[in-house]
Amino acid sequence: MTESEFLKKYNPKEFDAPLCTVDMAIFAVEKEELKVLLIKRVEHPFKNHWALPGGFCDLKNDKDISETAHRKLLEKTGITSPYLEQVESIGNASRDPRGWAITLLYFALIDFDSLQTDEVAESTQWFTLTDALKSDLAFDHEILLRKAVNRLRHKTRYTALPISLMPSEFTLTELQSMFELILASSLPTKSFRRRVEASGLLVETGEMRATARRPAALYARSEFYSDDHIFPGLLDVVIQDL
Amino acid sequence: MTESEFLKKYNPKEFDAPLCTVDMAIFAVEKEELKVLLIKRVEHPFKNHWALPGGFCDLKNDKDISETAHRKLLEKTGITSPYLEQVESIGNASRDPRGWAITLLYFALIDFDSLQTDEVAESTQWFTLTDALKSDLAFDHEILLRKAVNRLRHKTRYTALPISLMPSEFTLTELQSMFELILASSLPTKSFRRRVEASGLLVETGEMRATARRPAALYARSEFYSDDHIFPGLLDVVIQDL
DNA sequence: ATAATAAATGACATAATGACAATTTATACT
DNA sequence: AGTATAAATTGTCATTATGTCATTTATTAT
Repeated sequence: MTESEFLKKYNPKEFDAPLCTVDMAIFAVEKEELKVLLIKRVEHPFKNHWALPGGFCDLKNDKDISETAHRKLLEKTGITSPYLEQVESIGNASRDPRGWAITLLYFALIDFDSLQTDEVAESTQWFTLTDALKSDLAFDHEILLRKAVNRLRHKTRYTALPISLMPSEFTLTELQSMFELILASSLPTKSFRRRVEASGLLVETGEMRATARRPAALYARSEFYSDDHIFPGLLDVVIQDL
Repeated sequence: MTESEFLKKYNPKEFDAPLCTVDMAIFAVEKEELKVLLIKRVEHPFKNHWALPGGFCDLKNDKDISETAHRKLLEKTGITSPYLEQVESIGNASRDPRGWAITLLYFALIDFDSLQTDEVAESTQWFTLTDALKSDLAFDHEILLRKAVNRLRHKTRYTALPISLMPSEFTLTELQSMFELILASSLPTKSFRRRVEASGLLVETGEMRATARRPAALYARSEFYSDDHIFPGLLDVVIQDL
């Protein structure tokens, strides 16, 4: 039998296949707090429970799984170019009452201010981390959310990832606050500024942010900016995994 | 409708589901070379091509996906407690001629010497990395193999992971060689020994390895040993991604 | 004995960090 | 206008880990 003959006879539905979904933890920072976007389920199972946005791969319309993730993100936030990273895949017999199910977990970082409020439907809502973890999430989404946060925190220790959460211009103090929010821990200012300045990822715009006190220099992403810049050393921060 | 009524009516086969497999890059070191285990496919598609070991999740027998991975590893190597890590999941419409397919990629590290040769079936064979990448692997397994190697190399830069490839007792020089093999790059001896000794992961056994020259102290994993120990700094090695 | 070789250590310059003091530059309020 | 205040920014220095390279140690082969 040739391969083409084999393929002609092949029936993908002949064997039991697991349910296969993509779920996302979409993070943004609003009012000095790290928040995650949840949706209220309108259908069984876990009807009326809050859940991470997600859904089945659409084999007809999605070329690959990252396209599924981007599609979900666009539907829920209207954002087209987020930072998007695959975290892990979790699959077992017990996580979905409908049957053996696998989910591909992603996390996304977006700038809260670039959201259009009217693009967020009624059944979606931004939660602080602690509220989200207390809200009896659908399926195993509490575990998924913990995994996503842990990944975000650990990468924040040694990469420039949180810059993805910033608007186009920002001060170094604002950036440091972003790191501290994510890590839930304060950082030594001098070390922080030194490593950021040495990285070459940012450039001063020349503009200043006017505040009630001494104005701060504004920075923007430079031509050398990249999400996954790795700093030469590690921040001396202990991360308590959720 | 209640949730239990919903579930009674739910048919998992109603919607198109992707093919779902687990594939593994199993690494070991033999004769000063990093090798990967490949199997020759006996069935279509890609009949007679070399491929990473793997297969469909067995929904009846596997509780979760890591069990699928462990099962495959046991079948091919007879090894029950390897280092096993999920790398990434790849899913798209084009990687499998049978249809839209997702694979969950793992890599495993095993001590070559703890293999029983008769446990390796005829259709399996250890390849050097360069040979494996040249051998026209089935599906997108060349890409998967590159991803697995890259993950292994990057983690070797800042964790103690390669200790998983060592036998129960070994010298520091042997351990350094293991790191150098994986990174395909030489390391400064003093720095290497310093960071390993400072980690507390190993203890001297008191025994010496008799060689043709000055004997070397033998070390074993200590009570503080853990696969995922992160060293305080990064090795100053440039990793050329495959 | 001595040469050769690998194992192991010592010494020192370099790089990044953390802590903390000092300085700068605005506003707010007499 | 002058001063207190607070945040932004920079300076200094001890500490830690690294990379380089020379030196010492322990064994076998000759």
